[in-house]
Parts: sequence; structure tokens; C-alpha cells
Amino acid sequence: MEAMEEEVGGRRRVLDAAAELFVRQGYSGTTLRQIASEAGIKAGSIYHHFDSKEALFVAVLNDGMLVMTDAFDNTAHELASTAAVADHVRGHVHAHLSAVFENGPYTTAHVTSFFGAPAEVRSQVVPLRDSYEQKWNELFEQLFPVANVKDLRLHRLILFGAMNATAEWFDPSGNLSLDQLSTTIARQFLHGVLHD
Amino acid sequence: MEAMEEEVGGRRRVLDAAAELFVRQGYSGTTLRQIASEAGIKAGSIYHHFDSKEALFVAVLNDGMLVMTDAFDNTAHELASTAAVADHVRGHVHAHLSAVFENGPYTTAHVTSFFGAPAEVRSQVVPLRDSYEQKWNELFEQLFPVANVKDLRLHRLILFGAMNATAEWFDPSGNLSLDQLSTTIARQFLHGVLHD
DNA sequence: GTCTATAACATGATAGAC
DNA sequence: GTCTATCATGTTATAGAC
Repeated sequence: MEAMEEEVGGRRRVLDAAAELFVRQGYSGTTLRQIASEAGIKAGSIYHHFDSKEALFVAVLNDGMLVMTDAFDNTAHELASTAAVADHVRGHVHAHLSAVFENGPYTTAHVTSFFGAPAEVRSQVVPLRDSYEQKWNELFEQLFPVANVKDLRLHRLILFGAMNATAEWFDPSGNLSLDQLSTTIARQFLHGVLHD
Repeated sequence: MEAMEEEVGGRRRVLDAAAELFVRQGYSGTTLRQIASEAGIKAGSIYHHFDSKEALFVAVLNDGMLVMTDAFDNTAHELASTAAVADHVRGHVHAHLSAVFENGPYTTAHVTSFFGAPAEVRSQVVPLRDSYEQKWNELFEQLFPVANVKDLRLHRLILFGAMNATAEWFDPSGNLSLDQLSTTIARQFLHGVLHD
């Protein structure tokens, strides 16, 4: 409270460094010494903030999923209930991609290193992941009342695959903007590549 | 030549074991002892077949990409040049997914563990990957002559993301068949979820 | 072609000083 | 809250017998 500067505590610096390295090298490919080095401390000091490497990874993943959930909820509140289906889809696609690309590596870690993580780690993160995916399922059931639920979940999985894979090739500082990417993905999802 | 039984040589058994473990645990998360154990030999013996762990990984990835390329070429030859655009797309989507799910873990390794692999490994596999992606780019340029090339590459990346992510959730032995999945992805790609 | 044995090093984790 | 020092173990890789 004393200063306006964003005093980044030691714990946060460890989390930041860990998230970035986990994204680039995966869970097993990242060492505590690397994380400590990037956080400006020594490896042993990490254990003052986290009980184990696994616990650190879980903290990163859960932080990331909270960002995703917040982005989804904010978008849902901003959209008028009378908005067109296309606006809802584009808005939530944009929220998801923004969370991946604009909120640091926490959300990206979820996309790139969840699958290869030890089972013990995955099981501790599954609840938040499920809750996020459930929000999308419910959104789709509202937007597409005529479709059957099974097809909707399949379409959602296909959309998620397309969105999350962008973490591996999209460059937010390149020619294509995040807005343009969101619009393209949402339109391809709704109307396909053969639209008008 | 003496027997009909598929005599699986030591080298092939090492490759099979490595591919399966790399898929499940990633490159760094898999040890040579695990690979050797699953192949029925001791860790040191692996070095009779491969110079290093990295060389073994490169061999797995390149084997996988050859399967993908073969699947693409076979499909291209089977399709009549007069076939409808939708048939071409569905056929090649089916070929890609078949390679991922029906030809062992070699192709899946490409999808799940390429991104997190050491840069030195990735650079040795990039040529075959690029050549495969180029086949898709050329296919799209033929199928959609009116669209501009930049948009087509973007749409291909989105489609690839959707297809490759299925490796993380699709169960070929479940209720949904590979044919149904291919048809759904191809139709969503061409016409979107709002089709008829 | 596979084994045993081992070198050389990296890793996650702990204990105690400051 | 961070340090130094260290433990116990796991890791890739090598050398030489069979």
C-alpha cells in the first residue's frame, strides 16, 4: 500500500519465470535451477514458496485457468442478451484468444504443457478446466437450441482445437491482429470457408 | 525371407517403444531406461541402434511424417480429378486422421511432442513437416482458386489445429467413428456449424 | 546384438546459517 | 526470504566382455 510501483513479490517472480519456461520447454524439460535463475534467486529458495515442482506447476496452471474464466465471464456480461449469435461467438473466441496471448504465459502453459504433464498434476487442475469447458457447453446450448447436445460438444472440441493450436503459430505482433484472427476463426466456425 | 512371421528387429522394437512413450510422456519426460525396458533390452543396448536420445527422437518423428505424406499422396491418387471439392476435403481430412490414429504412435508423436522438443531436434524434422504442409497449401490453392493465398494458409492452419488436437480427446474405439469425425470436421470447415 | 559396469553429470529436495 | 552446501537418486552415454 505504500508505493504505487508494482512490487512483484518473490513468489510472483517465481511463478512468472516458471510459466514462461514450462510453455517453452514443457514440464519435464524445465528444471528448478532454470526457473530460479530467471527469477533471480537460487534453486533452493523456491521451496520457501512452493512445496514441490509439481505444486509450482499446478499453481501456474490454475492461475491460467482463472484468467480464462474471468475473460469468459466478462465477455458474457458485456454482450447484450439480444446480440446476434455471431456476435456472441466472435466475442467469446476473442476473449479466449486474448487470454492466451495477452495475459502472459499462464494460459499458454495450459494449452501447450497440460497434456504431457504427470497424471498427478493433471488431476489437480481438471476441476477448473472442466468448469471452463462447461461454460462453453452451456453457451452453445443457448446459442444453438435446435442442435443436439452431443453434436454441440463435438463442435466445441473442434473449435477448441483450432483456438488452442494458435498458441503454436500465431504471432500477436505480426501483420495479422488478434481481432482479425478472432473474426476469421469465428466466421469459419459458423459459416465455413465457403461463405459468400 | 525365410518366415512369414513379422520378425520385428531390435531396431524397430526400440522405435516402437520410443514412439509410444514419447507420445504419453513427452521427450524430456521419457528416459532411455523406460524405452529399453519396453523394448525388452537394456538401456546401453539402444546405442547400438541410435547415436543418441535425440537421434532416436528424430527417427520417430521422421517416420511419422513419412506415414502422413504417404496417406496424403494415396488419397490424392484415389480421388478423381473431377471429384467435388467437398470430397477432396473430406478425403484428405480422413487420410490425415487415419494416419494419426491408425498408424501407431509415430504420427501422434509429431502432434503431441514436436512443439516442446529441443530446438536441435525440431530443426532436423522441419524439412519433412514443411513438405507435408506444402502439399496441403497446394491442394487448397487448386480447390479454392478464387481465394487469396494468404487467407488459404490461415484457414489451413485453423484446420490443422482442429485435426491435430483430436489426438488429445478422440477415442477411435468409442461411439464416434473415424469416418464420422472426418465428415464432421470437413463439413464444419467447409460450411460451418450453421449449415442447413 | 545384447549384456554389465561405470563414468560424468544433472536433478529434485533438504538442512541450517544469515 | 534467500543463501550455501549437500544428499540421494536418476540421467545420458561409453567401454569392453560375451
